[in-house]
Amino acid sequence: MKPSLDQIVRLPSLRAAPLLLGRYLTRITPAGPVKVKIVETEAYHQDDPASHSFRGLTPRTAPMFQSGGRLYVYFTYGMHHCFNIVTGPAGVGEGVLIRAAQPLAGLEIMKANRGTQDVRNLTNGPGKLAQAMGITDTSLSGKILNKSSILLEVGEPVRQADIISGPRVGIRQAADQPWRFYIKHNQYVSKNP
DNA sequence: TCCCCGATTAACT
DNA sequence: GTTAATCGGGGAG
Repeated sequence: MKPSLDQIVRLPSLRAAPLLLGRYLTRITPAGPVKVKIVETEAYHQDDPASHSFRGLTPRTAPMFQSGGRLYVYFTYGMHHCFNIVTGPAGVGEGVLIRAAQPLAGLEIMKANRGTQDVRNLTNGPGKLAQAMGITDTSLSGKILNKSSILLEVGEPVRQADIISGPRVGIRQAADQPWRFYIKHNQYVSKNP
């Protein structure tokens, strides 16, 4: 029995993260639609020192504490935006960072947004992905998927054997936990093991 | 109020 | 492999 997307986003982030691989994300930008396939995710939860939700609910992280199926967008390093799909029930602060994706449609729009012609360099990192999809501020944070300019679709199945897990990227706390998931051999994963 | 540093990226050596 | 760019969140005082 395959869980629906609605069921998946209500799961704990650790279970939802691998199940979000292969899903399609569409963003309706002013220039037109942009579509990608999720190929890399990371799980963050409330008891995880590396998670923004670890220190409790704040104005910035409030969306993480809402029910699954929303967006959490944050700004970091003074220049980059990244976004999560919020998971779990209301009252629990967790989410899945979408780290990388494979461009499917709207390539010219993404090239313009990123300022490069190199397709493999459009969406192979969380900051790059957000920029390619035209997410350049936090106004989408807290918005509901499929009821805003971002749509999550079933996409294509990923074989269990093609899902690799390992340590997350760019964190110091809990760096040993294998809470990063990605599609084996996919060219658009941000970093190889 | 001040201060440190980050779920990153690109441009260096 | 190293580091500058650049800003806001949130803990400390």
